[in-house]
Amino acid sequence: MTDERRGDVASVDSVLVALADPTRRQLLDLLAAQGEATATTLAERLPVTRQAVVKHLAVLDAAGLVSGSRVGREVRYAVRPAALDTTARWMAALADDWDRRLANIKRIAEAAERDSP
Amino acid sequence: MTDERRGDVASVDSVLVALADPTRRQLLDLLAAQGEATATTLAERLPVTRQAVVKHLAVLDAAGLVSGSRVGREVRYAVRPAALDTTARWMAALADDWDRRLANIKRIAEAAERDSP
DNA sequence: TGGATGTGCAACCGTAGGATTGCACATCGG
DNA sequence: CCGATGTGCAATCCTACGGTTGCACATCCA
Repeated sequence: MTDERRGDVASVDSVLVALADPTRRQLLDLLAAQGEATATTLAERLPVTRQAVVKHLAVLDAAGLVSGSRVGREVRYAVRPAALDTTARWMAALADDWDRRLANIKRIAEAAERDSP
Repeated sequence: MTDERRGDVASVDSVLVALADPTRRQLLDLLAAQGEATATTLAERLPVTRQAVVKHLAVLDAAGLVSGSRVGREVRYAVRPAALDTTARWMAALADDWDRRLANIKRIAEAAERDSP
């Protein structure tokens, strides 16, 4: 009864790694707020270079959290809820799992105490 | 209508950072499976030193994901669902936020298309 | 056509973090 | 009491990663 979730462990990993960086989270905030934006535009609103932003966007893209589409000479990035949602569900399931295990341990402990007072 | 969640951004950050490492996740798996374990015991089941495990446990402890209690000469660690649950909810709320924004953008785009065919 | 403007690529730098080793200190059990 | 077992602390090593700089290439527009 341990593993009903095995929905792409690799993707969960990449999402967690992507979200672990504060600049990347800020980037996601900006994208969610603006709908679409280019690396150059985003860099103007952050204390880092465009190149740094480009690298971060690459990581976020690899994690499926954003996706970019070319429009003329610029690349517009937008947020992608699916991967985030998957990871959120993964975490929630994990939290539930822990809760159940702890409850079970508590039950066993009480039973043992009942037997040897 | 943007910020009903502001439940300790710092703690969410530390949880994400903690979960971003695969060894740390494995450690959490082992702890959840065993209920309680010491750094020495955990190290036997992982391809790393006890010291490495100790450091990882320190990170997990700082994130509130585990907690250790001294019993004689050993320190037993156990899993803590609360912090994980908080972060799971944070992520779910964020995913919902993105979904709403994207739906809104789509709505606006369709309205604009309706006006200029 | 030519100068803005925006991307892409590559080299480089500094530091944080994952991991190891070695040893000192506490605690248990015979 | 003494050896075995378990923790704690500190120094060290190495790589990955966030960040920068510099330049070449593509695209727009006047």
